[in-house]
Amino acid sequence: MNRSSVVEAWTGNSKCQHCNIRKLVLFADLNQQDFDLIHQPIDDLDFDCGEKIYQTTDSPLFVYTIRSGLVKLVHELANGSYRIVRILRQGDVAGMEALNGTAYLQNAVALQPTSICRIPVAEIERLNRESPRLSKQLTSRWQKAVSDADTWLAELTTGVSKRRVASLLLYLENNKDTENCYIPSREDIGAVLSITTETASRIIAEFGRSGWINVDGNSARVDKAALEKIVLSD
Amino acid sequence: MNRSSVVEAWTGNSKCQHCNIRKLVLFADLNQQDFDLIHQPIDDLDFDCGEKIYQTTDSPLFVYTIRSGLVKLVHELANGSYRIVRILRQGDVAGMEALNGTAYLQNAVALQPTSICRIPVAEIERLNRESPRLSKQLTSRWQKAVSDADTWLAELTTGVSKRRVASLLLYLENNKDTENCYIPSREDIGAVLSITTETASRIIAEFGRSGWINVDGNSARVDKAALEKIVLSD
DNA sequence: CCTAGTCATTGATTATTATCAATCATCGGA
DNA sequence: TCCGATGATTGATAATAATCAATGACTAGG
Repeated sequence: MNRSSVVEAWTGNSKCQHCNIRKLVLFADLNQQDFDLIHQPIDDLDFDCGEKIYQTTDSPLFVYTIRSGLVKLVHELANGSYRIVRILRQGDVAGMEALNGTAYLQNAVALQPTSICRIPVAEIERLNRESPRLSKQLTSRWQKAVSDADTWLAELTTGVSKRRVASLLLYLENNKDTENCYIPSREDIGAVLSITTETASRIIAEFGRSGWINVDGNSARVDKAALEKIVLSD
Repeated sequence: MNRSSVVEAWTGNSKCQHCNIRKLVLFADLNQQDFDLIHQPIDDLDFDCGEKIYQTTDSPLFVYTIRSGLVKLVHELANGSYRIVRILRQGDVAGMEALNGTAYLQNAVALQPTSICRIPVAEIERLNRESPRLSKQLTSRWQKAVSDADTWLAELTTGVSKRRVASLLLYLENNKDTENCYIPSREDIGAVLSITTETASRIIAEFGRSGWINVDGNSARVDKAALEKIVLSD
């Protein structure tokens, strides 16, 4: 198991209220009384690059909130290949399908050192039953998941591959929480856009030569205007 | 406006409980008391082929349940092109983003003569507040929307176009509610799979010549085994 | 410091798909 | 009935991306 250390295990009435990103996450609207309803521990976990946060074979007992870092949702196909259906960041919720009692639909894998909160489904159900303040955030998270999925489908799988790569880079640029923009491995770019590793590499290299991006390891500075022109024209 | 006739306008405590597909829809778990909470009319509307059920510029005041027929969700892109992000059928819910107070993300267009229930968001919010029995169905509908979106992304945009067309046909075959399988126009197939109308046409014609499908107008009989072989092998 | 392993890049060739263009089939209305 | 419009099909060619193969860059571990 790749599960990293539990940084802090606690039971709601202590640390959640002082969480420095609480306004961004599922518990944004909760008050003291609501936190007092929480019985099971909500664990704060750290993952390194490449570690699995959950996989499709896990019992769907938890929902995960990303505190920092980046996470890819990897959907495995019957023929053995795989696709990345989304990249999640700070404030995003993963594994919401557990709320419906169904198995996780994808594997969730950290792309960077990532910190997450692991919330038991039972606690969410209790809160949702006994307090009205969670349901608005739940609706909003569901909606974000659907909307992100639809946008990925519509934007990232349309047009020639140069346009698609530009579109993905803009997505990453607009959703970064650090100074530089994270650039996935060429294989992962391929798995997002349904192109081969080689094609992804050629296009990233060409963008670099054109000065539209400035790659350094797995991050880059990005010329948004130039990429936007490609996305619109092509 | 293309809005068709209101077949029946009613206020919850009359017809919904006797709806012959109620077990399939959002109100599956509601009881008499719950229906008594409904104040605004829930309209039963009919649409012909090509008619718009809602569009992105409409005020997001309603959620729609499909009673029969087929509906495409059409996502318009900045460069003027469009993509079909999903095809919905009996029991599916469209426009759930209205529950979050955000604009509709796509246009919804009938592909066949289609019958839908138009439910005011205010009524869903009231029920969700005053009765616990709706929330399970809502969670389940949200989850289906996300899961469908992810599956479309992963399955229908992977591999060569022959594989993608086969995959779409299998999806339509497995989700049909009539004897024959609905075959979209070649342009719509293209908008689902991100291929050109011509490529879609060539592949459908070839499948027909190979005897894997038997097209008659906009429906077909489908050789599932043959198409599954293509999806897996290619 | 050297080396094996991993990932990125690039080249050459083939396969796939888009584009442009023409023809065919069908259907509703003059 | 004939006509014009629309959608489906097919062909020829160009553009794009996949495949197969080799090389380069970097890193962790002996």
